[in-house]
Amino acid sequence: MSQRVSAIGAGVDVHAAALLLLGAELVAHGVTIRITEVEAYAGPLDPASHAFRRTPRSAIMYGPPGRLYVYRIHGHHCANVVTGVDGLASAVLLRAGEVIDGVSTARERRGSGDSVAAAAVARGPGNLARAAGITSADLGIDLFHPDARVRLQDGAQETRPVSTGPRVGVRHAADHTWRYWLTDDPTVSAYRRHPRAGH
DNA sequence: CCTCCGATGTGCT
DNA sequence: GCACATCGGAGGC
Repeated sequence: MSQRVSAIGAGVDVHAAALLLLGAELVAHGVTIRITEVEAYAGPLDPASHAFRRTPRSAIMYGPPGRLYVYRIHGHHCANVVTGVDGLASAVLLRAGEVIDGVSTARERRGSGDSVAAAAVARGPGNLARAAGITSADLGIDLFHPDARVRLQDGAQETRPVSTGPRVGVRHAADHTWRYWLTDDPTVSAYRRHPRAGH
């Protein structure tokens, strides 16, 4: 009996939300992606979170759960789901997924003449957002509204176990094992430690 | 495995 | 102004 991903909208804990998102489906701009890898960012308690401090950019994470937080880094977009209850900032980064519908559209978005492997079309947060056509124009969308341009829905029953490990590329709190993925899924991205992370 | 670097928005000084 | 970032691709060892 798996719980439904829409429980995130009721304000569940960020780690519970991360687990609910594994196997769920992101429907965006003509593409459907089954989520296989995520990371939890625990807001003011988490030095790696953009919401560690409240700024104009991070303000959306202090609002109600179920909204889409999009940020840009190094020229790439990354998509996050705001979690927790209103006022307690946290979010889950969508790191990788399997494109299960709109594959040709997703592939075209990866660039002209690109011949990436099927499993790599939405591998990595920048690539996932790009395959899904998600940009800053989608910031703040209610992902559980049935008519939203970008939305989340339940996927097929998942039986594989979940693996955990440290988050990719974070300088702070680099040893928190707050990355979650479907064990052995071929779409999951490789681990990279931040070059200036502690140790 | 590793290191470099393009690219550009954000937040701090 | 400026350092740095929830990245990704390329290239060296």
